[in-house]
Amino acid sequence: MLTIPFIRTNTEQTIAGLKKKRFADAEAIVKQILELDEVRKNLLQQAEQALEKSNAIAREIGGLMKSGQTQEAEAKKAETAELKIKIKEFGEAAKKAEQDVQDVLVTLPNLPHSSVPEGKTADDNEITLTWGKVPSFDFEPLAHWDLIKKYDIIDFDLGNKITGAGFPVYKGKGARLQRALINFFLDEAIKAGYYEIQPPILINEDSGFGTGQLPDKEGQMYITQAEGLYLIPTAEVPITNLYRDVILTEKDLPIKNVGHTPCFRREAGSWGAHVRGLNRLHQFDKIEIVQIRKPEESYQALEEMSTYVQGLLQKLGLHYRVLRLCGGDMGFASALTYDMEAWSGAQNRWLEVSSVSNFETFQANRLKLRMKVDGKSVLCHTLNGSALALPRIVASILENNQTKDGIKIPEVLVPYCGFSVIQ
RNA sequence: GGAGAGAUGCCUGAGAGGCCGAAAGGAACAGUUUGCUAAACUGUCGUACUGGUAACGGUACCGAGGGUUCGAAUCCCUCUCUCUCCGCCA
Repeated sequence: MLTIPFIRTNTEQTIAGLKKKRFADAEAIVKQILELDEVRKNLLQQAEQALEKSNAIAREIGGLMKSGQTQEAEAKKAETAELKIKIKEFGEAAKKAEQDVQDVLVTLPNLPHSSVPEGKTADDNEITLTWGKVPSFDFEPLAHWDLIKKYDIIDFDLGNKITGAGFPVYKGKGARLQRALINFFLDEAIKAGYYEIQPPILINEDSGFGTGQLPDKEGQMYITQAEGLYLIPTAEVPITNLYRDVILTEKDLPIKNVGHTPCFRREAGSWGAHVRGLNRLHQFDKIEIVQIRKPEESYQALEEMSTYVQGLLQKLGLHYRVLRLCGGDMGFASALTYDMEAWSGAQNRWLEVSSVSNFETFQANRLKLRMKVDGKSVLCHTLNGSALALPRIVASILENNQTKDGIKIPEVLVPYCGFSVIQ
């Protein structure tokens, strides 16, 4: 969430940033917020002035009572009647005004970093680098949805029976490959200095707000009926919310956490032919890295995270590319996002397998996550990225590494899998 | 699920209508002293909004939200959470 002081002192920059993010009516909304805030301040001031007077009288009465001047005290009481009405009226109006400001403020996305390219859709994203080669086959390669059937390792029909579409069942070597990837990714992260966290996978409303899923993406999350808890769409939510309402010291930073969780996404209305098989699921596993940084270090941290994620893809031997997302394709809370896409050898297309973002103070402001610098508290910067999301990695491995009679497991995974080929 | 107890600052813990943003101790930080370590002494030691160039003020916050009162950490109501005992249970 943007702060009012920032918007006030950087009004033009705010409007320009919102436009880059393709936010409609930027000028009007910004103007509206600033006006609402003036109203709020004015009402608050009036309420507080009345309160001040009332408190002073109350103190006087206290003094009179103590010295036994009961009659004088009684007389004073009458003076507060009018003030009480004022306090109530202005207080309520100020509260409402604050809510009005807040209601508009939460709808504003984060402003994009200056390096974010202009653009509207995924077509306008900037390809910053491509690694590896497109795999070639001397036979007609099968798409992963055919391979998983051929080798009986992932079963959509079974998942459909016990839950519904988009909830696959991993079986045998399919299940073991999943487990191998999870362990491999976690071990790599720990080697890189990340601290492992196993968070709850249901979260409350405050947590959803803290990282920016609520109220924006209400419809994307599953919610439990009895308790109103949300199933996490990503481990980013619980792991970042660990630091909600926290004031860190400089010594605590940087914080580098990693966690593996299942992720749940309703993906309402986004079903279609291009999302077959593992390309888009309602439940999937992901290893997420989360960092909390001093503001001046966050962009360096973002590059480190990007490099780290690329290292994983290189170790798995996957042909991939890195995109710098354009303003129109970026997420609500992000200031700069790199997407990593792995090549899918049979679908002949790129699959997004990681998204690494710097949120600057956007989440920290919602979370009230601050650090003490020279006695003053300043908002931290938060970052996160997938390292990595499993299903599309599995899809790429299956498709890219297929031979006529089996699938070769990347070497780094063999010790984790306990087998080197799926036949 | 049933019965009881409780929720105060970084921690422990006092406070039981006005003098309480809140005692005291500990931790932490800074300084003094000191062969080193330690100890001792002194000081600092919440957050947010708001007025002001600043100095310095104002307001709110003692789990959350309401209420009573001139005045609430303190009284009343609702909710949440924690602990103890019983029940159930991976």
